[in-house]
Amino acid sequence: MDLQLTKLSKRRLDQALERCGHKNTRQREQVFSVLIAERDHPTADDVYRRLKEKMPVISLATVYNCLDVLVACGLVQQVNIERAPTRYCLNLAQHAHFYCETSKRVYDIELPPSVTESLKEVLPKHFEPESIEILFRGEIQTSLARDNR
Amino acid sequence: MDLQLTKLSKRRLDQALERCGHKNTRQREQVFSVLIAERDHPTADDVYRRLKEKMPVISLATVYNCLDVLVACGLVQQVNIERAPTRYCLNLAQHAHFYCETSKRVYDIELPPSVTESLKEVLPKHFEPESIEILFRGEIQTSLARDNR
DNA sequence: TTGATTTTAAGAATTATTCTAAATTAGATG
DNA sequence: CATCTAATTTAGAATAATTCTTAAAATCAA
Repeated sequence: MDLQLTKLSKRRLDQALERCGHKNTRQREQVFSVLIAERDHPTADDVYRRLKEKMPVISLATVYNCLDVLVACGLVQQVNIERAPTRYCLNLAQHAHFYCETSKRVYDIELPPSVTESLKEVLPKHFEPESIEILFRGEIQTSLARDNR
Repeated sequence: MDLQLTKLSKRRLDQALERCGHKNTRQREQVFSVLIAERDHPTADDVYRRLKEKMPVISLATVYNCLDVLVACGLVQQVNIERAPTRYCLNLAQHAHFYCETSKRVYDIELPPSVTESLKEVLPKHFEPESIEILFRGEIQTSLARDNR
């Protein structure tokens, strides 16, 4: 059985798709649902495998497709870790990522606007950033790190 | 004819390799030379093609190999742009990158230590970063951007 | 010089992602 | 409702980046 979006999520999806001239489809809704269900920065392939269970007839290309559309509509962010498959993140607030080399997990790190601002001020004139990606890479000390993947 | 490293660069290379338990070789020296000769954030394949001219018998795998060793020794940094081949950068000072969506070029952006510091302060306890990658993505307004790729 | 170890070359293999072509679906229009 | 058009999906082929494998070559130490 398909995953169900809340009314609110569904409206957000519909509106965002509409705004970018895309239609809503069962596949897009399901991909979005998977991202909402578990916010652990899954790869396209993770999403595909999770979906397969609910929706045996879906192709990996469609998952890539849907993810690209969701990204284009500003509903989802891509996180790219060096030489590793791209991961997808629902958190659209300005934030950084922390990649734990040990657990291979990605954590969201909140970023105060003041920090983002001071970063932008570092750019020379004429450089007009549309986005900033910040990736910390390292380890988490205790075994009891907050599970805010 | 092989590219020539300055005495200084050669010593830096030898020492760094030594420190990590690697030997110096003609191939490693040549890969390093290519990075020094043109600091434009080349991809592994760029390096390979540039080298081929000087050194017809070298394989792409070796270039990857050498680059990985140089990265491991801390002589070179990797820059990864979403869904694009990894680029290599000689600038080891703490700095950010600006990727121009139009020209597809990567520019180094100096980062005052104060900015880096305030970034690190944003991490929860127990998160121990070993490195920070900052990538701006956007456009450069005038056609006369400083050529500091 | 010999032996052990590291490195390289070449091509095969793998992995992530995109492309292609045909089939399906959704919406709009008569 | 039937039909047309455009968008989307599927499945598998294709591509591109990177890694692996194996044998040969180079290096170093004894």
